[in-house]
Amino acid sequence: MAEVRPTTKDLAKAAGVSLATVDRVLNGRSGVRQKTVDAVNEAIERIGFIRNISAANLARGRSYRLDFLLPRSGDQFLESLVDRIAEAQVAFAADSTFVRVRKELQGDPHQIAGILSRITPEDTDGVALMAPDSPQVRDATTRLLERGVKVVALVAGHAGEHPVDVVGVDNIAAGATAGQLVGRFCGGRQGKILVVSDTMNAQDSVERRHGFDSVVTGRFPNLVALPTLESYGDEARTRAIIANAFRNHPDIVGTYVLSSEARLALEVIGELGSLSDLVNIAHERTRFTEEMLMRGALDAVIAQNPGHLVRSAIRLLRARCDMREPLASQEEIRIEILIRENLGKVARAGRA
Amino acid sequence: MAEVRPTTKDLAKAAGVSLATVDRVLNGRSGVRQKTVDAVNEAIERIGFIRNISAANLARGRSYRLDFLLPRSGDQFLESLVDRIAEAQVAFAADSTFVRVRKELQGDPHQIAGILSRITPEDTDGVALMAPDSPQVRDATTRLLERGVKVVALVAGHAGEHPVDVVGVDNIAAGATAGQLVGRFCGGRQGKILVVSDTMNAQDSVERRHGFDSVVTGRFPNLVALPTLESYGDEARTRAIIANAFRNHPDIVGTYVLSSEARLALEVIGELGSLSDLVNIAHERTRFTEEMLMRGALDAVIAQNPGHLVRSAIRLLRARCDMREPLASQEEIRIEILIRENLGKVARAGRA
DNA sequence: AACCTTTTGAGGTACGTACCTCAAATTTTC
DNA sequence: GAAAATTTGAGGTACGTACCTCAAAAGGTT
Repeated sequence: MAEVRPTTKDLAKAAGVSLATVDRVLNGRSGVRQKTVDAVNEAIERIGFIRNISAANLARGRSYRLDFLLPRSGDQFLESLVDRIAEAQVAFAADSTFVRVRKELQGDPHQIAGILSRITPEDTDGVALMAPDSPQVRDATTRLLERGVKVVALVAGHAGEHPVDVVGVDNIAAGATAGQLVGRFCGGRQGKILVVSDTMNAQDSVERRHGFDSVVTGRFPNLVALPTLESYGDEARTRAIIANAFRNHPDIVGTYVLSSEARLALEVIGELGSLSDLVNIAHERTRFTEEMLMRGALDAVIAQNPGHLVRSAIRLLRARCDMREPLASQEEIRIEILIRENLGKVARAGRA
Repeated sequence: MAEVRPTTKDLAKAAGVSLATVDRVLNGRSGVRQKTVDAVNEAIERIGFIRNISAANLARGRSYRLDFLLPRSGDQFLESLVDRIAEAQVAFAADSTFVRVRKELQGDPHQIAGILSRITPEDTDGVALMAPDSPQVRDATTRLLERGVKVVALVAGHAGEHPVDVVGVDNIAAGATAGQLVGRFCGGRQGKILVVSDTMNAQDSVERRHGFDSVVTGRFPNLVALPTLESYGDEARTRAIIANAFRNHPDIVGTYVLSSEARLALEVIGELGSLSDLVNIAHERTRFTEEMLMRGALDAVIAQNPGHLVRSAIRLLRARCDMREPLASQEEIRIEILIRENLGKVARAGRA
C-alpha cells in the first residue's frame, strides 16, 4: 500500500526543468534542445522514474481496438480459439482493450487482401491475422502497417523477413517433435508412416513436414515416412486416398496428421485401419483429440496453447501500439506435448 | 482510440441515484438501503458498466507489495525462478506492483513458521511461499491469512483443503506422465527402473512417486520400479546408494529423478552407469537438464514453466488483494514434456 | 543593441474513480 | 406528528499524466 514511485513532478525537479519540459521530452514533442533532452533522460535514469501507464492512458483517454481476423470456417481448433478470445474480451476490458472477432476469411488470397485493405486506423488499432501466407496478403499487410495499424500473424506464420510479429510455434520444430515421438513410440519396429494434411499449400504444413522428415530419416532408419496425403477437407477424397494408402502399404506402423484440424483424417483412419495398433500423432488440443488421447487412440498431440496464443497476440499488439518492446520470454509460444497423463483431466486440490 | 465505456456518472444516471450513492455501492460502504443497492446493481448489468481499475488504483494510490519467500539454498531451478521474478519486477512495476525476493527459508518448519509469523499487512500485501507442507507452516499460514495477508503456495503444494491457491502442477499427474514416458520409451524391454529423489518427506515427491507407480505397475508389466533412493542432496551418499543399486540390479533399464533439482543424481548416474543406454527422465528445465536433453543423455524432462509460475503467483495474489476472481484458465500450470526437439533452441523467424 | 527565433516555464483543464464532509431528504420510532 | 435515525445528494479534493495556451527567458543574427 505504501511504496511510492517518483512522478513527473519529481522528475522535473531532479532534472532542473519545468513540468512542461518533462512532458515535452517524455512525449517526444519538438522544441527542446538536445542538451535539455539529455538532462531529462539522465534524471530518469538517476531517480528511476517509471511512467505510470495507467495514469497516462487515463489522461489520454486511450483505448485499444483490436480485431482477430479468422477463417470463416474451421473445426474445433478454431472454435477453441474463439472461446479463448471471448475470455480475453472480458479480462482485457478492464484495460480499455476492446477485442473483436471477425470470422470472415475465406481461402482466397484476394478476398483476404480485400478485407485487409478496408481496415483503417480510424476504427482499428491492431489486427491479429490468421491466414496463410501469400503475396497478396503480404502486400496488403505491408500497406496496412504503413497506414499505422499494427499487425501480428496468428498461428499461420508469415515466412521470411516481414516486420510482423509471429504468434505461434516454430513449425519445423513442431514437426521434428512429432517425428521424434513417432520414432520413439514405434520402439524399433520396421514400417511406414502415413502422413496426412489438409493441404500442403500452407507454409506451416510444409515446415512441419520438413521437421518431421529430418528427424525420421535422420534418426529412425527403420521407418519410412510416406508422401503427404492431402485431404482438402473433403470426406470422400480423404476416405479414398487413405484407403489407397493402406492397400498399397500393408506395413504402416504409424500415422502423423499434421494439420490443425485432425478430426476428419483420424476418423477415416480409425475406420479403415486400427488406431490402437498404430502409433498416432496429431496436432492441437481439441475436444476430439483430447478424447482420442483418453481412449488411447492417439499416442500424443503436439499443441500450442490457444489461450496463450490469444493473450500473447493481444499483448503484442498493445505493446506495438504503445511503441513498447514486449516481454519476449512471456510471448514465446511453446510446443506442448500432450499425452493422456498430462491433459489435466483430473480433479485437483485448490482454493475453496 | 474511440470506444467509450460507461463511467460512474453514467451509472448514477442510469440507476437514478447520485454519484455518492454509486460510490457507496461500488465500494461496499454502509448506509445504503438494499433496495438502492439492487437498483444500482441492476443498472450495472443493464448498461454494462465496468469499473476502470486503472483509474481506481490511481485514485486510491493503491500499490501491491508482494514477497516471494524462497529456500535459502537450491540449485538451478531455484535460480531460474529468481531470474523470472527479476523479469516480473520490471514488467509489473508499471502496474504499481512491487515484488521482493526473500531467499531465507531453511528446511526447518519452525524457522519457516517464524518468518511467516513476522509478516504483517503493514509492509506486505501478499506472499508466494515455496516451502514443504508441515503443520507448523500450515498454522502460520492460517494466521497470516487471518491478518489479511494473501498467500499462495508456490510449486511445493499444500495438501488437503486449505484456502490457499496452489501455483504449480498436479504432481500425481506429473509422476504419471513420467511413468508413461519411461514405459513407452523402453519399448517393451524388460527390467528395473531406478527412482531417485532428494527426499521423500515432501508432499510433491510422494505424489510424483505415486503417479509414477500407478502407471508403471498398471501399464508396463515388463518394468519394475525400484524403491525410491533418497539423496538428501549429499554427494557422497548419492554416490554410495546409486552404486549400490547398480550393483544389486544389473537389469536397470531406466531412471527417474523426481526432485526439482536433478543435477547431482544425474551426474552420479552418468558416472556409474551409462546414461545413453538407459531411458532417463527428470523434472524441471534448467541449464543442466537442457544440455542433457541436447546431448541425448536425458530422454525427456517434465517441467513447469517458471516464468508462468511467477506471473501466475503475482496475478493470483493481486486478484485476491482486490477480492477479484482470477481467470482460471490462465492460471493453470501445465505439465510440460520437453524433449530435444521442442526446447526452442533454434533460431526462428520473427520481427525485425 | 535591436530584432527575431527558439526554448522554457507557469498555469490551467481533463481523464475516471476514491474518499471526504455537510446538509437535505426520507424513513423509522415512540 | 414530532423527534431521532437512517439514507441520500451535492460538492469538493486528490491521484499521475497528457495536452493546451500564453508569456517569459534565452539564444542567435545583424
